[in-house]
Amino acid sequence: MRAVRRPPGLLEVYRRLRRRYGHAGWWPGESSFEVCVGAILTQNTAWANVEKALGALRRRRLLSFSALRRLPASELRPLLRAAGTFNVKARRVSAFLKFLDEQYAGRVGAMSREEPRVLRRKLLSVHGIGPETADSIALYAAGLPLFVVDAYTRRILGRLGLVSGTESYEEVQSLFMSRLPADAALFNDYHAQLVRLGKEACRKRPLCDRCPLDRVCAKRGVPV
DNA sequence: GGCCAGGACACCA
DNA sequence: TGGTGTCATGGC
Repeated sequence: MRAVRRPPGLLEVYRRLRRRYGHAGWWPGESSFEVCVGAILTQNTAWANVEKALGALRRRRLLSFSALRRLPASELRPLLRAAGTFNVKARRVSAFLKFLDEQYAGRVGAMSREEPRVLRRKLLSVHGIGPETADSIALYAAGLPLFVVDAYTRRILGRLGLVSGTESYEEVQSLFMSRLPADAALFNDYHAQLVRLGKEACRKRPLCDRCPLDRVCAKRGVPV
Protein backbone atom coordinates (compact mmCIF):
# COMPACT_ATOMS: atom_id res chain seq x y z
CA MET A 1 0.00 0.00 0.00
CA ARG A 2 1.35 3.39 -0.94
CA ALA A 3 1.81 5.85 1.84
CA VAL A 4 -0.58 8.78 1.76
CA ARG A 5 1.33 12.00 1.26
CA ARG A 6 0.06 14.84 3.39
CA PRO A 7 0.41 18.56 2.89
CA PRO A 8 3.23 20.07 4.93
CA GLY A 9 2.52 20.98 8.53
CA LEU A 10 2.57 24.66 9.35
CA LEU A 11 5.59 24.27 11.60
CA GLU A 12 7.44 22.54 8.75
CA VAL A 13 6.60 25.42 6.43
CA TYR A 14 7.97 27.82 9.03
CA ARG A 15 11.17 25.80 9.51
CA ARG A 16 11.85 25.86 5.77
CA LEU A 17 11.31 29.58 5.55
CA ARG A 18 13.45 30.15 8.61
CA ARG A 19 16.28 28.09 7.12
CA ARG A 20 16.04 30.07 3.92
CA TYR A 21 15.72 33.57 5.29
CA GLY A 22 16.89 33.45 8.89
CA HIS A 23 15.06 35.36 11.57
CA ALA A 24 12.91 38.15 10.15
CA GLY A 25 11.51 39.60 13.40
CA TRP A 26 9.79 42.36 11.77
CA TRP A 27 7.52 45.24 11.14
CA PRO A 28 9.19 48.13 9.38
CA GLY A 29 8.58 50.84 11.97
CA GLU A 30 10.74 52.78 14.36
CA SER A 31 8.16 52.83 17.17
CA SER A 32 5.04 50.96 18.17
CA PHE A 33 3.02 54.09 17.39
CA GLU A 34 4.48 54.20 13.88
CA VAL A 35 3.50 50.54 13.49
CA CYS A 36 -0.12 51.45 14.22
CA VAL A 37 -0.18 54.27 11.69
CA GLY A 38 1.59 52.08 9.12
CA ALA A 39 -0.94 49.29 9.65
CA ILE A 40 -3.74 51.66 8.65
CA LEU A 41 -1.88 53.25 5.75
CA THR A 42 -0.95 49.90 4.21
CA GLN A 43 -4.55 48.89 3.64
CA ASN A 44 -4.70 47.82 -0.01
CA THR A 45 -1.48 49.72 -0.64
CA ALA A 46 2.07 48.79 -1.59
CA TRP A 47 4.43 49.31 1.34
CA ALA A 48 6.74 51.54 -0.70
CA ASN A 49 3.95 54.11 -0.91
CA VAL A 50 3.22 53.78 2.80
CA GLU A 51 6.85 54.60 3.53
CA LYS A 52 6.55 57.81 1.55
CA ALA A 53 3.62 58.95 3.66
CA LEU A 54 5.35 57.90 6.89
CA GLY A 55 8.45 59.76 5.73
CA ALA A 56 6.41 62.91 5.15
CA LEU A 57 5.07 62.68 8.69
CA ARG A 58 8.48 61.90 10.13
CA ARG A 59 10.18 64.84 8.44
CA ARG A 60 7.65 67.13 10.07
CA ARG A 61 8.11 65.41 13.44
CA LEU A 62 4.50 64.30 13.40
CA LEU A 63 4.99 60.58 14.01
CA SER A 64 3.88 60.67 17.62
CA PHE A 65 0.50 60.45 19.27
CA SER A 66 0.61 63.94 20.76
CA ALA A 67 1.68 65.60 17.50
CA LEU A 68 -0.82 63.79 15.28
CA ARG A 69 -3.66 64.21 17.76
CA ARG A 70 -3.26 67.98 17.55
CA LEU A 71 -2.98 68.06 13.76
CA PRO A 72 -6.13 69.25 11.94
CA ALA A 73 -7.54 66.81 9.39
CA SER A 74 -7.03 69.40 6.65
CA GLU A 75 -3.26 69.23 7.31
CA LEU A 76 -3.12 65.47 7.73
CA ARG A 77 -4.80 64.57 4.42
CA PRO A 78 -2.14 65.95 2.04
CA LEU A 79 0.63 64.29 4.05
CA LEU A 80 -0.99 60.90 3.41
CA ARG A 81 -1.45 61.44 -0.31
CA ALA A 82 1.33 59.09 -1.41
CA ALA A 83 -0.34 56.17 0.39
CA GLY A 84 -3.49 56.50 -1.72
CA THR A 85 -7.12 56.81 -0.56
CA PHE A 86 -5.81 59.60 1.63
CA ASN A 87 -9.18 61.09 2.56
CA VAL A 88 -10.32 57.70 3.79
CA LYS A 89 -7.07 56.97 5.59
CA ALA A 90 -6.97 60.38 7.27
CA ARG A 91 -10.38 59.64 8.79
CA ARG A 92 -9.21 56.20 9.88
CA VAL A 93 -6.01 57.46 11.47
CA SER A 94 -8.03 60.13 13.30
CA ALA A 95 -10.50 57.52 14.54
CA PHE A 96 -7.63 55.40 15.85
CA LEU A 97 -6.05 58.40 17.61
CA LYS A 98 -9.36 59.18 19.31
CA PHE A 99 -9.65 55.54 20.39
CA LEU A 100 -6.07 55.46 21.69
CA ASP A 101 -6.67 58.69 23.58
CA GLU A 102 -9.93 57.58 25.19
CA GLN A 103 -9.02 53.97 25.95
CA TYR A 104 -5.29 54.11 26.69
CA ALA A 105 -4.46 57.75 27.39
CA GLY A 106 -2.62 57.88 24.07
CA ARG A 107 -0.13 55.19 25.07
CA VAL A 108 0.31 52.28 22.66
CA GLY A 109 2.18 50.37 25.34
CA ALA A 110 -0.93 50.28 27.49
CA MET A 111 -2.61 48.05 24.90
CA SER A 112 -0.09 45.32 25.75
CA ARG A 113 -1.77 44.69 29.09
CA GLU A 114 -5.06 43.68 27.48
CA GLU A 115 -6.10 40.12 26.82
CA PRO A 116 -5.45 39.56 23.09
CA ARG A 117 -9.10 38.88 22.21
CA VAL A 118 -10.28 41.84 24.26
CA LEU A 119 -7.90 44.21 22.47
CA ARG A 120 -8.90 42.71 19.12
CA ARG A 121 -12.59 43.28 19.82
CA LYS A 122 -11.95 46.86 20.88
CA LEU A 123 -9.85 47.60 17.82
CA LEU A 124 -12.50 46.13 15.53
CA SER A 125 -15.00 48.60 16.97
CA VAL A 126 -12.90 51.51 15.63
CA HIS A 127 -13.98 52.87 12.27
CA GLY A 128 -11.55 51.80 9.56
CA ILE A 129 -9.92 48.98 11.53
CA GLY A 130 -10.81 45.56 10.20
CA PRO A 131 -9.46 42.11 11.10
CA GLU A 132 -6.04 42.40 9.48
CA THR A 133 -5.31 45.88 10.75
CA ALA A 134 -6.49 44.96 14.26
CA ASP A 135 -4.27 41.88 14.36
CA SER A 136 -1.29 43.77 12.92
CA ILE A 137 -1.57 46.37 15.66
CA ALA A 138 -2.13 43.75 18.36
CA LEU A 139 0.84 41.62 17.25
CA TYR A 140 3.39 44.11 16.01
CA ALA A 141 2.63 47.15 18.19
CA ALA A 142 1.28 45.54 21.36
CA GLY A 143 3.17 42.23 21.18
CA LEU A 144 0.08 40.07 21.72
CA PRO A 145 -0.17 36.59 20.13
CA LEU A 146 -2.68 37.03 17.30
CA PHE A 147 -1.74 35.68 13.87
CA VAL A 148 -2.02 38.17 11.01
CA VAL A 149 -3.68 36.92 7.83
CA ASP A 150 -2.97 39.06 4.80
CA ALA A 151 -2.96 38.68 1.03
CA TYR A 152 0.48 37.04 1.11
CA THR A 153 -0.64 34.53 3.72
CA ARG A 154 -3.67 33.50 1.69
CA ARG A 155 -1.74 33.34 -1.55
CA ILE A 156 0.99 31.11 -0.16
CA LEU A 157 -1.37 28.83 1.76
CA GLY A 158 -3.45 28.50 -1.38
CA ARG A 159 -0.41 27.39 -3.39
CA LEU A 160 0.44 24.89 -0.69
CA GLY A 161 -3.06 23.48 -0.99
CA LEU A 162 -3.84 24.30 2.63
CA VAL A 163 -6.75 26.64 1.85
CA SER A 164 -9.17 26.82 -1.04
CA GLY A 165 -9.58 30.59 -1.05
CA THR A 166 -13.13 30.68 0.21
CA GLU A 167 -12.24 30.64 3.91
CA SER A 168 -13.07 33.61 6.09
CA TYR A 169 -10.33 35.64 7.74
CA GLU A 170 -11.02 34.00 11.09
CA GLU A 171 -10.94 30.51 9.58
CA VAL A 172 -7.49 31.06 8.13
CA GLN A 173 -6.32 32.65 11.36
CA SER A 174 -7.55 29.71 13.43
CA LEU A 175 -5.70 27.37 11.08
CA PHE A 176 -2.50 28.89 12.44
CA MET A 177 -3.56 29.58 15.98
CA SER A 178 -4.97 26.12 16.60
CA ARG A 179 -1.80 24.40 15.35
CA LEU A 180 0.92 26.66 16.70
CA PRO A 181 1.81 27.65 20.25
CA ALA A 182 0.41 31.05 21.25
CA ASP A 183 3.76 32.78 20.94
CA ALA A 184 3.87 36.38 19.75
CA ALA A 185 7.52 36.09 18.70
CA LEU A 186 6.70 33.03 16.58
CA PHE A 187 3.63 34.68 15.00
CA ASN A 188 5.65 37.81 14.34
CA ASP A 189 8.48 36.00 12.59
CA TYR A 190 6.21 33.53 10.78
CA HIS A 191 4.10 36.25 9.21
CA ALA A 192 7.22 38.22 8.34
CA GLN A 193 8.61 35.15 6.56
CA LEU A 194 5.39 34.79 4.55
CA VAL A 195 5.52 38.44 3.52
CA ARG A 196 9.14 38.14 2.48
CA LEU A 197 8.42 35.04 0.42
CA GLY A 198 5.30 36.66 -1.00
CA LYS A 199 7.24 39.69 -2.18
CA GLU A 200 9.87 37.44 -3.74
CA ALA A 201 7.54 34.99 -5.49
CA CYS A 202 5.74 35.77 -8.69
CA ARG A 203 2.08 36.53 -8.12
CA LYS A 204 0.68 34.57 -11.01
CA ARG A 205 2.72 31.38 -11.05
CA PRO A 206 3.07 28.56 -8.56
CA LEU A 207 6.00 28.97 -6.23
CA CYS A 208 9.04 28.80 -8.43
CA ASP A 209 12.18 26.70 -8.34
CA ARG A 210 14.02 29.27 -6.25
CA CYS A 211 11.35 29.05 -3.57
CA PRO A 212 12.20 27.23 -0.33
CA LEU A 213 8.74 25.69 -0.44
CA ASP A 214 8.98 24.37 -3.98
CA ARG A 215 8.99 20.73 -2.95
CA VAL A 216 5.92 21.13 -0.76
CA CYS A 217 3.80 23.05 -3.22
CA ALA A 218 0.81 20.85 -3.99
CA LYS A 219 0.14 22.61 -7.26
CA ARG A 220 3.51 21.47 -8.57
CA GLY A 221 2.36 17.92 -7.96
CA VAL A 222 5.22 17.02 -5.65
CA PRO A 223 3.89 17.46 -2.14
CA VAL A 224 6.07 16.22 0.68
C1' DG B 1 -3.30 52.51 -20.32
C1' DG B 2 -4.36 48.87 -17.28
C1' DC B 3 -3.41 46.21 -13.33
C1' DC B 4 -2.04 45.63 -8.75
C1' DA B 5 -0.71 46.76 -3.98
C1' DG B 6 0.43 43.58 3.34
C1' DG B 7 -8.37 46.40 3.30
C1' DA B 8 -12.41 48.26 4.98
C1' DC B 9 -16.82 50.15 4.52
C1' DA B 10 -21.32 51.50 2.52
C1' DC B 11 -24.87 50.04 -0.05
C1' DC B 12 -28.05 46.86 -2.06
C1' DA B 13 -30.74 42.69 -3.18
C1' DT C 1 -25.67 37.40 4.52
C1' DG C 2 -23.06 37.84 0.58
C1' DG C 3 -21.73 40.44 -3.51
C1' DT C 4 -20.27 44.78 -5.57
C1' DG C 5 -18.62 49.53 -5.92
C1' DT C 6 -15.68 52.97 -3.91
C1' DC C 7 -11.69 55.03 -2.12
C1' DA C 8 -6.83 56.98 -5.00
C1' DT C 9 -1.83 56.98 -5.40
C1' DG C 10 2.47 55.11 -7.55
C1' DG C 11 5.19 51.42 -9.82
C1' DC C 12 5.56 48.28 -13.46
